[in-house]
Amino acid sequence: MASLRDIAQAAGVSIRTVNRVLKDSGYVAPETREQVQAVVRELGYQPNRAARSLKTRRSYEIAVAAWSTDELHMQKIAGLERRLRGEDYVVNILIEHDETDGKDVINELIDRHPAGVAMFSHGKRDVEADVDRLTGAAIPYVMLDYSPTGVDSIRIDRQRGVYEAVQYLWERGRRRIAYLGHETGSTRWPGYERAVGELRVEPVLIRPGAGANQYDGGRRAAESFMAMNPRPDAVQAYTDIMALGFLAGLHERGVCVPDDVAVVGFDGRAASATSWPPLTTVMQPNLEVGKATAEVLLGKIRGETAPADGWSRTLPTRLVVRETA
Amino acid sequence: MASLRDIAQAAGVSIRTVNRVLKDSGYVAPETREQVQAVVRELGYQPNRAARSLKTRRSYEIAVAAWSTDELHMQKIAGLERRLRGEDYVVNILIEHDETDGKDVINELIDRHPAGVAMFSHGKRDVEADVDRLTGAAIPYVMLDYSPTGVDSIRIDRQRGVYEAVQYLWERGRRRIAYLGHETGSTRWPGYERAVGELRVEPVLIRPGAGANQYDGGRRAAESFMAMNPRPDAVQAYTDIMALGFLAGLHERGVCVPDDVAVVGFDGRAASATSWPPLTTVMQPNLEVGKATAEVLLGKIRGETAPADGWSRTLPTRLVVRETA
DNA sequence: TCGGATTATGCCAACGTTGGCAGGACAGTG
DNA sequence: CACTGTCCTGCCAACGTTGGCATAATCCGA
Repeated sequence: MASLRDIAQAAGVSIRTVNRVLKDSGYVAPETREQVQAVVRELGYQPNRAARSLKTRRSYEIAVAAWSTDELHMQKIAGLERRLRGEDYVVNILIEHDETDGKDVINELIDRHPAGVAMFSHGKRDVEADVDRLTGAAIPYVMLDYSPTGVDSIRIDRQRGVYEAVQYLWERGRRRIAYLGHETGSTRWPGYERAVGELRVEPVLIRPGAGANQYDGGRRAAESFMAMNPRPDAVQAYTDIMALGFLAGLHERGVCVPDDVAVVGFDGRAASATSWPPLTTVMQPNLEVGKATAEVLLGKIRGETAPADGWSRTLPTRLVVRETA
Repeated sequence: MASLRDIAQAAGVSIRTVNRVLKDSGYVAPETREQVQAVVRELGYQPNRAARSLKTRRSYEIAVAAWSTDELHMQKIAGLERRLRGEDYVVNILIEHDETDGKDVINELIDRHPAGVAMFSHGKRDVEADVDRLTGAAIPYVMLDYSPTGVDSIRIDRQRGVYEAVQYLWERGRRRIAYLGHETGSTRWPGYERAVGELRVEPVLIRPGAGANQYDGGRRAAESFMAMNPRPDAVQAYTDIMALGFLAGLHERGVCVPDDVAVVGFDGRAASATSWPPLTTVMQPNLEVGKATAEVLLGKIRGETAPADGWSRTLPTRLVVRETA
């Protein structure tokens, strides 16, 4: 809680000089500088964020809005927070876990006057409108995982992730590689299509069975799988959860993984590492997404001009080979 | 970004009067009050947190330190954040996702001078020392889920949770109710012991099989289960993950759940709702834990004296009946 | 009619930081 | 010797809010 005043007093100089030393601006005699630096260290000076914020009329908080507590989201936030440590920014979190009962998050967000906002994309929100609000309030933003162009977003190259996984399966000798999921609503299917096209493998789509959720859908898909003739010797699933369900369905039917069929998931959830057998999966680069988000936000805050290719970034996934493929 | 000054000017009064209206302190003529309130609404006045913080020498941030991105933790944070919305506090998050590479979190925490700190308990940390540091820095704290007394903590009554689950199983006609897990390191086993003791059911312990993780351990435990004679007709597992593994192991061996054996998990993870069959489980009151944490923190910050029974609270779990029991 | 209480309002300093501006010391140049 | 440029340092106002203190008008009882 030492202030500039304390430092100045202890070092026998004026506040202005201490300020010059800390900001490394203007002329300061070498011995004065050292003296001040010594006192700063000794008193463990930490600048008062409130005062700085008041004076500079800038906030030193990055607000993050999330709509669930899903681990995939939280890991991205962890990456963001990690990168912002050491910079003067602090991460401020807003979780709309269930329905809002007060004002809309976007208003809550703006009212806090953060230095920047990171926002997860959400099917039920009008992202463009939210972005307009933020831009209108002159608050730098980055969306997470929002695909449409025109909005600065950190994305994940899921298409390529699936593409690479299919290639990997092919390299491991698999020749009938199926895709478990839907054709629409995701770039994963196009990635699969591209890969099988190039490899001259016949595309096979296994639709998830009816069920309340992905796990269930995956599990019931094992039934259609059994009915296939010939059966695929590899399956790329839409998500880890679905893959896990499929795995369970296969077990029930005595199919051996990976001997009879290889299974690859998508996401890299903690649960995928603890299944039996541990699931080979296409892992989302969550920490990197968080760091890239921080990078963009810092750039925007510093007033840097956007790179020639814009602020958006698309990060590669990473194939984590475990025991199902 | 309207300031008191703007309000005062627009309302034709002094800043001090506006302040009195907003703080509802001192005398203000009724018509003046209404006039000021109208202007406040019209200009959408939001107090400047930085200025307030500077002047009052208090922070309006609650810092939360977590050691993982586990959904159970994040839901608690969501509850905390939710309760703090509307109060003047903002939630500031620190996630030590993997090893620290800089200064220790506790220092980082203290250097931020938050109004209060919520900290998850963590086996690898010296919680007492951390609490001493915080107390030394006069920062109100609440630990989450730290059992030893002498530290203010929001706890979950896991013992009772298991106790009630066993009772439920008994009421549903189960008579050989086993516990899947270890006897030590948790209050769940005592809860089980107490329940079977009262119900005059013979206690049966199924130890998790060897494996890299809980899921695996649960899955392999199915083997010991099969070897039992007579076999239990119900199993209370240590965690959802373990229960899910056990479920998988049972499926592989053709055991029917819940017809042959009922299975109850513990935690209430998202994954437990999406297993097949959906897992009946003892749910942690995560949101409530977060809210209770906020409550205590607010009380401490306001300088209230601790209730007669101290600040700590132990919250009940909730049995969520799905399809495995 | 006086005096004290009640009601209503405003002035101002302070919180810690920032950065414009002024000013002093000294060296080098014409 | 005057002048200019370089180096070094300090004074001070401002950011928006808070709350102590002062001031003034009005009311009521004696």
